[in-house]
Amino acid sequence: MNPPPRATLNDVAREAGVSLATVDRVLNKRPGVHARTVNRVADAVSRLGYRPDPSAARLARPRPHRLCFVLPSGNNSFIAMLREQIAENHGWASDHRVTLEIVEVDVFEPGELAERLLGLKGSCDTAVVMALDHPLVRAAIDELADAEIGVVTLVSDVPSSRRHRFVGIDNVAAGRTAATLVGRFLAGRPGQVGVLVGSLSLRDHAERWFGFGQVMAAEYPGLKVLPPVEGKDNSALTEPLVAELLAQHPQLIGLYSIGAGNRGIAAALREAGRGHDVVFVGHELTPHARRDLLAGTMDAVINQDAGHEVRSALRQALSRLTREPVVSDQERIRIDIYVKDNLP
Amino acid sequence: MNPPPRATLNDVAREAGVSLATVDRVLNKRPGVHARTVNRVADAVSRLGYRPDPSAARLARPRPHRLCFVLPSGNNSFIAMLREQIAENHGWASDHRVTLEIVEVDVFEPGELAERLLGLKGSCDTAVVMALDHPLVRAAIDELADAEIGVVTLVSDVPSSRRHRFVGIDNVAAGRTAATLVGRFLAGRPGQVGVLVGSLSLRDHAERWFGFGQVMAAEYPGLKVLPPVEGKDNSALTEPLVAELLAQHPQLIGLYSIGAGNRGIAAALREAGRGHDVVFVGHELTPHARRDLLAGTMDAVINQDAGHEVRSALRQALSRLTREPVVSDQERIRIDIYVKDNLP
DNA sequence: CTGTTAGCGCATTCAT
DNA sequence: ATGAATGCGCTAACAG
Repeated sequence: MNPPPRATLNDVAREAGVSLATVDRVLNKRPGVHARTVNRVADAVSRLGYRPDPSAARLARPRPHRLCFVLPSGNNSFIAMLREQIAENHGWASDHRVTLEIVEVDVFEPGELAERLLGLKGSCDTAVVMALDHPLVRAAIDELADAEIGVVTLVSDVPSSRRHRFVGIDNVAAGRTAATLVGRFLAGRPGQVGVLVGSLSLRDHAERWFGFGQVMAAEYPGLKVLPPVEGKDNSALTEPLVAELLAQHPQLIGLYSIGAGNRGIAAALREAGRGHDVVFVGHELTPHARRDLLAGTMDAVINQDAGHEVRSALRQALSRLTREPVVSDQERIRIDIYVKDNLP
Repeated sequence: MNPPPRATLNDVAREAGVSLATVDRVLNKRPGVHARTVNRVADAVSRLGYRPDPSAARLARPRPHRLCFVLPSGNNSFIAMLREQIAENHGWASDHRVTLEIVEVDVFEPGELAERLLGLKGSCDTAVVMALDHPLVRAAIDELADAEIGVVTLVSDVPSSRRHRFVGIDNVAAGRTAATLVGRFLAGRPGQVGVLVGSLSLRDHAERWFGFGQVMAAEYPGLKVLPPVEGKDNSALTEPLVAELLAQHPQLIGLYSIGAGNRGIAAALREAGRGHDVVFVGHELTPHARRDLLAGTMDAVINQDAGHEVRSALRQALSRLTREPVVSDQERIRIDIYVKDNLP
């Protein structure tokens, strides 16, 4: 049932007929070992099924691994949740001989983001970046990769880059999920559905929109999706936009909010006296979204768990540095659906 | 940003003016230390903000911690998933100086379960039990607690017992969630809703039924909930029961399956040609449930993540043994909602 | 009651 | 190109 008593580096050394230091050189792919010796050691490793003991490795490591989070500046609720989650993990980091740094940068400035990324070069081992998919940013990520600095993209991916890993959800699927919820909750009532988006130049927003449109077109022909309205992820800007939308489209019976600013949407709906009859689905379970779900103004919230994302980014960033395996199952970020009854 | 360089046991010993061993005695609450000394050490610990280094502690520990899972025998899909997840964690366990054992027992025999639990006494440090809420079982758990053996209940709780922790979902909330999904998907269509249950003497089933009834009664007066039908969590038994239900209640437009056996339900629905018009919500994302969701026979699945539950049980069982803190946020098992679009 | 000591398995000098 | 030796922070056995 339980695996055999674990082999140690010493066992490998003995089995291979070499010293501890040589085994270490081979395992950490350091130069200056004869090819013949490398093979000897590799054989011994596989024969004994050797796996380094992570506790011992951490204990012996003299220098901590340096991780750096690069996040958008600004006071968006979701970003605040991410920041909070990072703060909660300083203890974990310390236990794993890891230091955490956070740098803030204006997301909507690809040039500045790229600059800051490159500035990380001497000072960190891995960067965790909530990025913007832009050629300058892609280039910066690739340059970091060249410098052996790992990059983990968080929430928003840069798929064509050489980032080590992406931690976040499949946004096309998230959009499809939103469509299914809106469509099923409307259950055959014909009418119009409004879409609010932060900016269609944000990759994740564009993907959600795409997924939403796919399912609406294919499965809910009775519902007409209106052209997306851009609200810059800002409640103050969004509120009047929604008010106008409601005024101009009396047939509007559904609303999908792709980005942030849900507080403004809820306010506009209530103001128009339509808080309970328009089906309203949005993203991210912020404290406001929670309240609006309970109040019945929002009907469902699609969420990505910020805590899970931060922990996963940490584990995956570290695993690249230590070669410890990750449980891929544990790293999959779910597309959470919340209604008023399953709130955490 | 990062905490100050970490204090070590030696730092504490120096600060308190005692030896390493004495500090260890105090920290591990071992007897034979003068009260005055205990205070000295406690002061030093809090002054320095000392926290033991878990890696070092693991490395030094000569004897592994022994964890034992007690699971129902039988070939239920969900149990199989749990078993698989346990198997996937042998590596983790080994890295943490933990051994894993699994014992199987007939769940529906409280006496036997209690017996087996008591039999664990000499041979394990913590038991993780998928239990049955019965006086004999409760007594056995308390007896283990007396013997300093921690008990973590998994999936199904024994709330009145002295178990260390429960890992699972709030089943009343899960039932409410199911009701909201059925109710919203039916969106005002009047009719009858059938309920299938494994056995109402299972605590989790009873709780789900209760939560479901609450919301249906309060929020969907147009839907009449039929008395629950017991299917013993068995597809073969369930299928004819559903066929009969459909035959006897032509007004039936919704179905909530509280326990296992969903495969039989789906088969009966399809057989009756009603796979797509009856709204069918059930629990646990098994391979079959996945297929039925995609086929449109099931409309939503409420899930508890077996992998998450197993890992959480491991972490919480271990944390009791090592006094390492847990991130409570990470240990909350979500009530997952899956529709065809957000499948993992 | 309290202190001393020998490892745990590995990373990293410093020798050879 | 390879080996020996040291220490990371802690536990536990052993001495006083």
